[in-house]
Amino acid sequence: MPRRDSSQAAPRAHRPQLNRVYAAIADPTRRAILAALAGGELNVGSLAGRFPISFNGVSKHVKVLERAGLVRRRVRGREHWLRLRPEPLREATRWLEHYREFWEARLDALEALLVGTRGRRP
Amino acid sequence: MPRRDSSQAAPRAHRPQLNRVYAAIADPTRRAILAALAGGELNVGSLAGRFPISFNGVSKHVKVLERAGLVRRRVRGREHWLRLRPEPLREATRWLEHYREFWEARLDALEALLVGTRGRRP
DNA sequence: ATAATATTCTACCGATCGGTTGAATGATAA
DNA sequence: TTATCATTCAACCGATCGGTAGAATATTAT
Repeated sequence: MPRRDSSQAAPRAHRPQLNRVYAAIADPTRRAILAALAGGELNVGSLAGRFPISFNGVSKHVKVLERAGLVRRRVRGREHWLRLRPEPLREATRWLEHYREFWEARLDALEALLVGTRGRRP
Repeated sequence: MPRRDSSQAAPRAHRPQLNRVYAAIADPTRRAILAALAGGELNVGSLAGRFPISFNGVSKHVKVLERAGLVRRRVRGREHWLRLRPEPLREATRWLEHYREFWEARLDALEALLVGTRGRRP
């Protein structure tokens, strides 16, 4: 699969993979699935056993995580073994960090300006 | 508004605010709105002028960002001025960072174990 | 060969989403 | 007062979402 080089300074806006990653981790069940997978590889069945929803529900969540690139599937016989793929998280973190720092710096500067202009503020 | 103390070591799973933040930034239009707001306060109209969707569409996106706590609204007369609120991003970043580091360490350890066991690997 | 197991596929449900349109509200300007 | 402007509200649309149930597929066990 041809993968776009992600080592750019300013993150672009329209990256479907980034959309998918954020959408994937927006669901608490999927975050819990990722946390469960942090303990090591699991097949779909034993993973599903840890959640209060149906097997098929978990299977669908896994597919969402897979499309986001956060989970990799290794089929061996009739069992599908799932393992984490943290690479996309790195990009997602980078985007967040980039903007968070930028915004906080901007807002801090603005507040400093206001303080300097009209005195301190509770 | 009573706000939960968010200075805990291990991020919990069911935090609706976190869900809302990730869901909010999963949409590229909303990320672009945040980026536009990084340039300073804007009212809904001038913000909407920068996007190829309807005024009402932008207004709805702003409401989503507001419910996620990422945007604050200050009504002055008939204009609503919007400004960034980066605090929720800090929590969102913290969660991502926490898990990313944990997972990468785990997977690196696993890979090292495999390499040590059965020799090098392409 | 037959049965049990692990999993996906298909179809459905109600809820939410992104988006539009048109009407309503409220503040300013003439 | 009467327009005009900035904005939300309410209703709608088709698409997607989280979830369930049941059928289909393939692998393993008897």
